[in-house]
Amino acid sequence: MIYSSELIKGTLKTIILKLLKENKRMYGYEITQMVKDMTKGKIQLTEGALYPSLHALEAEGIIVAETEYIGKRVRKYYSLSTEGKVRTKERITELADFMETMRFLLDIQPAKG
Amino acid sequence: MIYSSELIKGTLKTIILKLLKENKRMYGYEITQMVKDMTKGKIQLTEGALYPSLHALEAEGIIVAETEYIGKRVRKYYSLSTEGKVRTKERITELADFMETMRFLLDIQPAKG
DNA sequence: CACCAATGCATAAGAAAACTATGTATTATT
DNA sequence: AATAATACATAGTTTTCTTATGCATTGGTG
Repeated sequence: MIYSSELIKGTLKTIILKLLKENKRMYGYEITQMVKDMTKGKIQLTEGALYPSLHALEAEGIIVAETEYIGKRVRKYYSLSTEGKVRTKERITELADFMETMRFLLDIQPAKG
Repeated sequence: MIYSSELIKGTLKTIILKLLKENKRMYGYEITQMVKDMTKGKIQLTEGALYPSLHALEAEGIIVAETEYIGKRVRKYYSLSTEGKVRTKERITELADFMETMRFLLDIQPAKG
């Protein structure tokens, strides 16, 4: 099953930020692959969704980019800014809270720890 | 805290369907109030978001409407169609699965049941 | 009685966000 | 040699929500 894109919309940026928080430094393609791996293919980020989001986060000052060359191929590594670290915590907290609310609304039993 | 609207986007229709499943028959305004009550005000559906969604679900044949008059005031009651009941189950299952995946991705501990 | 808040529907215009499609280029595999 | 994978980017379209507005009824309060 691949999740309908509607579901991912609201959580995409938070996913990106969480991965950057854990891995310190990642490039776009790497993010798509890691999300795919971690979700067993259930979430497949398209480049048309990912790159604009990365650019938006960069414009907001939440992440910073460094360009590197691997041979002749360019890579843009992203990492959290100081402010980004704060914002990331806030976002994750909000999302966790939201999921708890949804769980109650939808009457879904939590999985065991 | 009121959740950022991004979060609600992907789940709005599923919330509507779940409430109709549990309550058999509801009208728009009633849905906004019930969501507000059940979430302690954390999710506030605006009419501009709700009514277009209801119309879309009706156009898809997932819900059906009946108009009633309470005095001179009109009310449109919605309920799940036969197909809507099937779709509702699917959607809830998908959302539950998605939330489980997000929980794993974001490394969030489940609340105790 | 006058006024305002709440109830109840609806839609138009605009904005936000992702999707599709496309483009460019390098590197690895077959 | 051809194809798949890696790696970036963006233009145009669509979807969806938000904001704003409109209309109308009903209930409560000063």
